[in-house]
Amino acid sequence: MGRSPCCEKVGLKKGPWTPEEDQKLIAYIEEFGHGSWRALPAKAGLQRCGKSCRLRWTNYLRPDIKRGKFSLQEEQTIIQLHALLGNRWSAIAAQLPRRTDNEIKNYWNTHLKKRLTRMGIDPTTHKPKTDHTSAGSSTCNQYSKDSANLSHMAQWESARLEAEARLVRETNKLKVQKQLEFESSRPQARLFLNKITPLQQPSLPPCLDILKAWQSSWSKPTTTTTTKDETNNKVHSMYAMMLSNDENLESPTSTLNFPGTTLLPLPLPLSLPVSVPMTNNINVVAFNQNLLPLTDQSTNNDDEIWKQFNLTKQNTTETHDDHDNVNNNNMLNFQQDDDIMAAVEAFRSCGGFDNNINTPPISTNVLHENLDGSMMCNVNLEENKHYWNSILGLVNESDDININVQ
DNA sequence: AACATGATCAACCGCACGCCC
DNA sequence: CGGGCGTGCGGTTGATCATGT
Repeated sequence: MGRSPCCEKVGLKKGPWTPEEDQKLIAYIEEFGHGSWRALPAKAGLQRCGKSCRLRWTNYLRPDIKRGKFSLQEEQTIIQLHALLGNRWSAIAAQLPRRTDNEIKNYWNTHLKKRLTRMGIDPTTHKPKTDHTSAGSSTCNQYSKDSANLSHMAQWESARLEAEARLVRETNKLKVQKQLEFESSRPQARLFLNKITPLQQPSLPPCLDILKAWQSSWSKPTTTTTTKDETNNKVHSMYAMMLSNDENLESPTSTLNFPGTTLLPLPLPLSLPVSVPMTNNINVVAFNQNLLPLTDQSTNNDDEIWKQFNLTKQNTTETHDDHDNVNNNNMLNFQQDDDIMAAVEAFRSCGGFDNNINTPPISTNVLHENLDGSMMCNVNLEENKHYWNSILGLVNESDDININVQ
């Protein structure tokens, strides 16, 4: 069988586009839309294949394309997302408004990749290169210097973030109470996701961006033997990082560590609870920046979910009034990495991260409708684990790095 | 001034996937 | 169910420009 090349026909032009060709393409699409790309060239009077037209339009002529130098924020975002997603340029481009995947790919290959390499970071794995013996002594010194600077920056950043997080917790406590007062007046709640709209702008400022969390994780106090709790805290730091909303990198704020048993904060409030199936058949409800477990795991009934949610939520806020880090039996204990991953990815899939982002970066998690009409998130844990593992690997190595620096 | 080398990026190529018949 | 088609994606190429010798 085999697909025939799209430009097989003799006489079709290849290579750089002329201004005249551009004009023809723009004029046609502005008037008729692109429709079928294969049919477009003939209709538009172009001696090009449809593929070439599509490429020219999507990568160059589209009016909503931003051209020119990448800003520092954009660079950071690309690095962060590449660490999470790898060479999934279209997914990365989806998070960078008005930039094309091709442009980002080129920028990565020509600039960012080299820069990371110079810093002693493997651009493929985003892990610091461990083999310093093969490199010259100057490279090694430079690596140590960069790492030390990074670590120093991170310590300052950590302190600042901790203070911000405290402030946010206080503010959020008040907002949750107000939200509860409002929501408690709602007797019915349907779970159709397409009806879910945020009631308000995120009450939490966007979480810390990934790079900062990365730095922060590097700056953790060095111990040769790591306790289980410390390891968990690091892991949770990275999960908090994954939850981060990149929309505003200017003012990152985060609650860095999740206590062993806590609400998992979500960056955007949902107006209705969303039932989320987890591993080990644990179901949770995603609502108003929190994930709460269902006490009755077997229920699929909307009203029951809503009732349980209100009950749990009430207990939660009461307990949180007493202490910040308390053990509440009604709250889900996210000891299982799988559950945390599922929760995060489920929330992503629900479109909860960012109003402006239409497509969740990880697209294999799907929504499906139950027989009773409620929506459930199916989470592809295996595939997601791949991304998480690369990040977690970095965290696990942080102790080694600090030891090398000191 | 001429040539060599490196950097950049638009464009191409081939594969994969979903949809439709 | 299988094949064809349309489209998207990621890797690669090659023309062009900048810089160094």
